Amino acid sequence: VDVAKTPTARDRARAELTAEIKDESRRQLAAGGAEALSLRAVARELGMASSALYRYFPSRDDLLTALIIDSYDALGGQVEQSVSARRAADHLGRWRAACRAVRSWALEHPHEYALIYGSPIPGYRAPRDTVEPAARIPYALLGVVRDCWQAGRLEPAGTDLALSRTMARQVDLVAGLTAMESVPRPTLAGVLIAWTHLFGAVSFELFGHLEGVFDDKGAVFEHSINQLAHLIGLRPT
Amino acid sequence: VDVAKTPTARDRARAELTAEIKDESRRQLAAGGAEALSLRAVARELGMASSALYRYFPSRDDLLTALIIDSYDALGGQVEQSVSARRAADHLGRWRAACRAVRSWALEHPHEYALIYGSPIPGYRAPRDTVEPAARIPYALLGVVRDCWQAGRLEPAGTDLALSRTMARQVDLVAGLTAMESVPRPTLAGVLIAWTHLFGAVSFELFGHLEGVFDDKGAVFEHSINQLAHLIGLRPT
DNA sequence: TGTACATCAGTGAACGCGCGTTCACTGATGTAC
DNA sequence: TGTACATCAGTGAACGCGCGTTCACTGATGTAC
Repeated sequence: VDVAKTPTARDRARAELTAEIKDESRRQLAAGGAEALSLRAVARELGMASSALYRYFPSRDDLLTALIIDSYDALGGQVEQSVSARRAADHLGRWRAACRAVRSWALEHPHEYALIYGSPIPGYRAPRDTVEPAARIPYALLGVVRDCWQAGRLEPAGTDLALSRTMARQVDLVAGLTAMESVPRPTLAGVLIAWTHLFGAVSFELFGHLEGVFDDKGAVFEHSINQLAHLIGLRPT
Repeated sequence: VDVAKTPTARDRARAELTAEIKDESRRQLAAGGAEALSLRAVARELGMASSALYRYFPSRDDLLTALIIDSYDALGGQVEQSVSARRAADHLGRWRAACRAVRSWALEHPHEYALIYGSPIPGYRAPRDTVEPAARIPYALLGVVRDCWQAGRLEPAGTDLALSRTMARQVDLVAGLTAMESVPRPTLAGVLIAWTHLFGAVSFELFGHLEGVFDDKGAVFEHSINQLAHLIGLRPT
């Protein structure tokens, strides 16, 4: 039985130090990636014994999990905020804002991005708790498109291809999982493609695969998200 | 002055051991990822002193570079072979084959895939030599589309959106770099999107972002590549 | 309000481990005359 | 074809380093009476 009480001084100190540990960890992440994150180094930087960290995180993996969840939440929050900063009727604007939020957050936090969308960390198994925060991003994209559909302003351009039976089943699955049953299936399939593409584009840019190919990566990104918005059926107002 | 001669016994032994070192390294890569690759462990497995490896690779980074180049070449080769295994006139078939080759190679060699398309290894700087083998994959995709265009059978569906001025400049750049000047710019832009999407889709699947969302990931993949082929203008024969 | 006890935070030493790289060396293979 | 010398492959010890985690402990904070 857990009754919420006024937090004691100890509680506050604990929350503060937990935050400081994560902050310092993020700093190390930014410096050398996930593999370079070391409990001993974090403790050193914070001026405490390395064994003290075990009062806050039972193991290095648990610290990583906390950072992963924080990253998903930070990105998800940024996306949601960018969306709602635009008028609800400007569906294309909201779409673009969501996509741009992903890219700019990634460029600002490359190692946190790599932590969640890069290669899985060997030996690390993501626990269930990461699923929900991770879902915020695709859910935000889906929301924009659903709103547009419900407003009767969706004019799909790329839905002339019928979904195969197997694909239709997969889309039905997602529709159920995300409570998007009202949206036409080919549109959902289009959002799926756009979602995949969005992270493909950001990863390519961030991981250096566009280096020496394009000099204006922003322009390429803009083109992609517009093209995919068009395919799905989002039109300028 | 380097004159090609009959390889001596020493030369052959050297080539063989170099290959064995890389093979064992790949095995370790498959077991624990790039960070787990250790010169000492490789030497141990090969029954030799760890210092002996320095006769073959001047440092761990150089070994990694060799593995990266090998991986690009293996994937590139697989893609090229899959393409040319189909009749030249079956452009859509060739396109699909290329995309499927990427996915199946990735599923068979997940850690090698992560090595080249996952998060960059912290502290490792890819040398110029990796650029050319890396280019084989996009080049193969471009080749299929160029052939289709030159055969007069390209029927683009997604080129009703004009390219922005900045985007047009980026595409011109690529056209020059890849000797694809003959192909219409919007088509090139479409291939770029498809290329980005292809690796986005494979990475999502491989890195676990579709887990719990789809159960038939093959079906989703098939849908994506068909949809993008359609957008570009590849039609069934 | 004051005291006794339980809980928690943080310490410092230790365990056991593996790593990349260097260096002086031995012995085998290749080359030039 | 045979010998002298140079080149190269591989050894084993050593350097210097950092890591995650455990454990018995001290001292401060919180709680129940």
